[in-house]
This record gives sequence, C-alpha cells and structure tokens, in this order.
Amino acid sequence: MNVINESGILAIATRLQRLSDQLRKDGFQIYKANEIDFEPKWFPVIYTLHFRPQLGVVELAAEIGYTHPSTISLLKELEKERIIRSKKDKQDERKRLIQLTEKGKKLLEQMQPVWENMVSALEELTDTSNNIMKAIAEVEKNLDELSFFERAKRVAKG
Amino acid sequence: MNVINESGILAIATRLQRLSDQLRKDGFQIYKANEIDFEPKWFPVIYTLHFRPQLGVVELAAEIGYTHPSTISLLKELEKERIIRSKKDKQDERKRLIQLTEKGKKLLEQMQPVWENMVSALEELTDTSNNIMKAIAEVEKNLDELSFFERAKRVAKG
DNA sequence: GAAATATATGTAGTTAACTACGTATATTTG
DNA sequence: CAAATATACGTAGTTAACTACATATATTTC
Repeated sequence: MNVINESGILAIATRLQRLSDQLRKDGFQIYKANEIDFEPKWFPVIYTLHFRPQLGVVELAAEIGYTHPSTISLLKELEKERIIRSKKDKQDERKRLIQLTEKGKKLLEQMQPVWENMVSALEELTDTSNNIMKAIAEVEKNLDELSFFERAKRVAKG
Repeated sequence: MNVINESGILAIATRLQRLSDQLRKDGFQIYKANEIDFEPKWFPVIYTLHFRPQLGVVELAAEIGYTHPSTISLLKELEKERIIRSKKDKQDERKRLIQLTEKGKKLLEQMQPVWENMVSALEELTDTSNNIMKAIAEVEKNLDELSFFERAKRVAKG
C-alpha cells in the first residue's frame, strides 16, 4: 500500500473506506466475543429505534442515512431475527410502523456494556492530534456548502 | 440522520463509508465533466502502475490494499478498456506482469490536470481545524499498534 | 370531486468489494 | 531429490450497498 498511501489526498475515498471496513469487521468480532448475535450493520436501525420507537420505513431510512430499499432489506433480516416487528399506521394506510420487539429491547440492553467498551476503545484509537470525528463533521459541513464536484469545477475555471 | 449523527463515535464506520461514497460519486462526475472515460475505482491501479511500471497481480493487490480477486476483476475491466496489458514473467512462470498500454499512458497524461483540480478541491474541503488525512493516518497508526478488537477486550477486562 | 402530483413502500437488477476454494509453479526441507 | 509447504493466480459464490422502476394510498389543485 505504499504508493497509494503516499499518493496523498487523491486516494482519500479508498482510505476512508478501508478504515471503515476494518472497524466494522472488528466490531463484528467484538459482538461475537461477547456472545451477542449481532451484526454491526444493524446498529443504525436498532440505535435509532431506541430513541424513536416508532418510525415508518422511509422515515427510518432517512434517519439512518440509507436508501429505503437498503433499509427494507435490513428490516427483513431484523424481522427474521425477531428483533423488530411492524404494524400498519392507522392514520396512513401506506405506512408500516417499525418497532423493537421484546427480544430487540433485551438485545439492546445486553449490548449497552459492549457499546461502552467500544466507545472507550474508539476514543483511545481516535485520541489523536487531529480528531477524526471532528474532521468528518468539518468536511461534511464544507460539502454541504459546496460539493466536491462544484469545487473542482470552480478550481478549473478560476 | 439525526439520531445516528448524534450517536457519536459508535457510528464511525457508517460515517466514514458514507463520506467515501460521496467523494467517489463526485469523482466520477468530475472525470465525466472533463470528458475522461475513467472510473474512480480504477485510480489505485493506474496510479500505482505510474510509479511501479511492472507488477504481478498479487503484488499490485498488496500495493493498492485490495484482495487479489478484487484486483483481478479490476484488471479485467482495465484490460477490456485496453488501458493495461500483461505478459508472463520469464523468471517466474506463475506470474503475470501488469503494465500500462500506450492508451493507458495517454489517459494518465490526460488525467493529470484533472487530478490537480481534484487535489485543490479536496485541499479546500479538508482545510479544517482537524485534518482528516492526518486523522486517518493517526488512527491507522494506533490500529497497527493494537487493533480495535484487542483494545475493546482490554477495556472490558481492565 | 376528478385529475394531477406527492409520498410510502416494495421488487428487480447492478455493483464492487469480499471469502473460500482450486490449480499450477516455485522453494524449502528431511 | 522427493515430499511438503509456500506463493501466484484464478473462479465461484456472497454481501451490502446502490439505482430504476412499479404500485398503492394520500394530498393538492382546478
């Protein structure tokens, strides 16, 4: 990985992705080591439902930042695992309200201490002179103001 | 994305991936706008071959940080596009040496000014109080010393 | 209130990475 | 030097996201 790491900022997408994958894989191993039957990709759904106990599919998708088809397939898995269930909204017949089951709530409780360990470990890992979470937030803010595409266009013209 | 963004460091993998995707998509649009027939995912291969003009498949894979099957499928695409070609290594008959074609070299030249624009745009985007590239490098260094998994285990025990 | 538009959900197919496994050649070891 | 092991490459199948399209219900507008 020498050339790519030395290529600097051009390889930023590749490096972000690699880091994400690495953390996700370890996350899976951590759940496993704690005998919790849980996949890291389920995290956004479960975590969101913890704070907002009833959400439609599209609302949930928006909340976790995935497209709704991706969310639907996550929900199918979670439904199969009996971690979530859903019911029709009486006000809006198109809507399916997603909720945690009792099993889901128990799982959530089981996971709390593991999450705390993960948070500690991640804080250790990211306790560096440049904080990666803050860096992400700052880049996202800049992107909101003007996209990468628009910036490259402007640079080219200027 | 409110709940997830507020969940802090636990959602780090999700957020890294999302940022990576966003940059990659815009990257594709930038090449397109400059009338260059190039996909961002090809970048690591091309860029590496620019600096190391002859590499075996596994060597190249290691260099770009992908698995070799992923690399093979990238190489197939690039071969179809006539951007790279390969020949047998005379010293080691198992090996297939990958090289840029003339077309590949021309493409590389064409891309130079676009890369410069991208670098400028990315520098703008990442010119923040916490530098994301440095943050990634720092986290990677910490991970090299002790993985996320090992750290979480240690925290749990301690 | 009928037509047009918007919203919520779902399905099908694609993509770009991965793991697992197999084969051929090279290298090391008893 | 034969056997065991390692390395290089390849194929098949999986995964987790995506886009594009379809359908049902709700809301808005003329």
